[in-house]
Amino acid sequence: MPANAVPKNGNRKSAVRRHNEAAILKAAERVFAESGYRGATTSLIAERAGIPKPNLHYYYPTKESLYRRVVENIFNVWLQTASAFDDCDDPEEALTRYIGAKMDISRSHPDGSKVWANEILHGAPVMQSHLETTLKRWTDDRVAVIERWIKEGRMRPIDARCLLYMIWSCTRHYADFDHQITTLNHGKPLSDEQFEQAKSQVVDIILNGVGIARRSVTR
Amino acid sequence: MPANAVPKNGNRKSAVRRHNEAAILKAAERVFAESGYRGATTSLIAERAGIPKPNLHYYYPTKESLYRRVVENIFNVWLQTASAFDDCDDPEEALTRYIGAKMDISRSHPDGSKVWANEILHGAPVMQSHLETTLKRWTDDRVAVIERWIKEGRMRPIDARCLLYMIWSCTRHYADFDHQITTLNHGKPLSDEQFEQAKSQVVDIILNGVGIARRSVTR
DNA sequence: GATGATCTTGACCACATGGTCAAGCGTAAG
DNA sequence: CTTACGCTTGACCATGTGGTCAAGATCATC
Repeated sequence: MPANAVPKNGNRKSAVRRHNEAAILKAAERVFAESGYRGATTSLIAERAGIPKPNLHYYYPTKESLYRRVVENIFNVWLQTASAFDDCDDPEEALTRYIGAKMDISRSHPDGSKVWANEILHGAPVMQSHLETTLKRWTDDRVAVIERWIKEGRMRPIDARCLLYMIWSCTRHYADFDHQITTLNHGKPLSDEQFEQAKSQVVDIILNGVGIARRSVTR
Repeated sequence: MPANAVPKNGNRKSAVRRHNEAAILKAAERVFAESGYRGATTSLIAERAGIPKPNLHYYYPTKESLYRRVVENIFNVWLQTASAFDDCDDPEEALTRYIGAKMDISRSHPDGSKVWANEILHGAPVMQSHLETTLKRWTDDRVAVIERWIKEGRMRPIDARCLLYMIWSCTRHYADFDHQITTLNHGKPLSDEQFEQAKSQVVDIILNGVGIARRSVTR
């Protein structure tokens, strides 16, 4: 009985609706990350969201629609890292920011990263069109930028696409494989310091790998 | 009804048994990769293996036992790459071979890689003990080797663990995310040439990243 | 207070799926 | 032939789960 203090702003979506939808999405992201699409149960998602199952289906008619919403949200979060790449035209700074941004998202949204990994692993059943349009365009554009940098002599001649894949996979690793990393770290999750260390290491190795001499040494 | 009867004539498995077990394992790896543990159905695995479902349960009593077998096989394949690392004490050659071996396994065993990714993603429900023992020992040993190389001045001072994670993730990427790569490659899977190109790029960027000047350009 | 819209929920259903069972098959040895 | 044994399989069951329903509670506005 949520007769709680929910201020009623005469708006489009009621506060109750907004609150419940958010709680469901959050719980769903978690459960989908833990168990995959098929392994996740709407009952458990509802329970984690603190509502009965029929109530969940009131907001999201089907499991698939809920999943779709979760994955699309993740895709949008991912797109935000684009700005880190575009903010400046200096390869060193752009790559440093971009890698840093992706590492930070791995740290702050590990569940989202896992859901996305699962989605792609299983052939992108719901995000295929996004891959073909938004992601393809984004990638082609950045490849062009990197190739221009190379042509201008600001980087070693490497395969731009391969570089992007390396950045994506290295940064994702800290989210998707956190369990393995934790196990290899004496069973304890990376501390904030260790994570910052890892971040600067990834930046360091990749920048050196593409022939960009760093102006300053991190840490 | 001798469920797991062993032939009385020594431990030799009948040809039928060997054939069926292999077919089941192969089909299972594929289906688990496509749909995850929960999404995979024993019916589909049986169908792909060309046998009726009860026959599958004759050889592998439960879905979990079958899954366990599949994952353990994959782990063993992965362990074989260790030799590529250990065969010689030169960092350039060892890393080149190791990265190459992992890339080749990504190419030849993409399903296995995906199953493994899923297993770790979901918290290593069956491989936890292997991570804590075999993988931990393996990793600690290689970290020691890399740190010695650094101490001997044969590599830049980088975090050895971070380097291993980079190698693992970059090489895995070509198996686990092959769908995304294919989509970004005009919808066509990487050709053998493209893959060899990618392999040498990964080696190139990482070796430069850790400060090893390559003596020769691969391909 | 009345009214209609927005939520909430216990009870329920259809169906997929992991797993079982017991009868039957093929064949090599006695 | 019969027996023993590995193997095959159609039919079946118990359970879990996505989704429904209809009655009831709560709220916004008149």
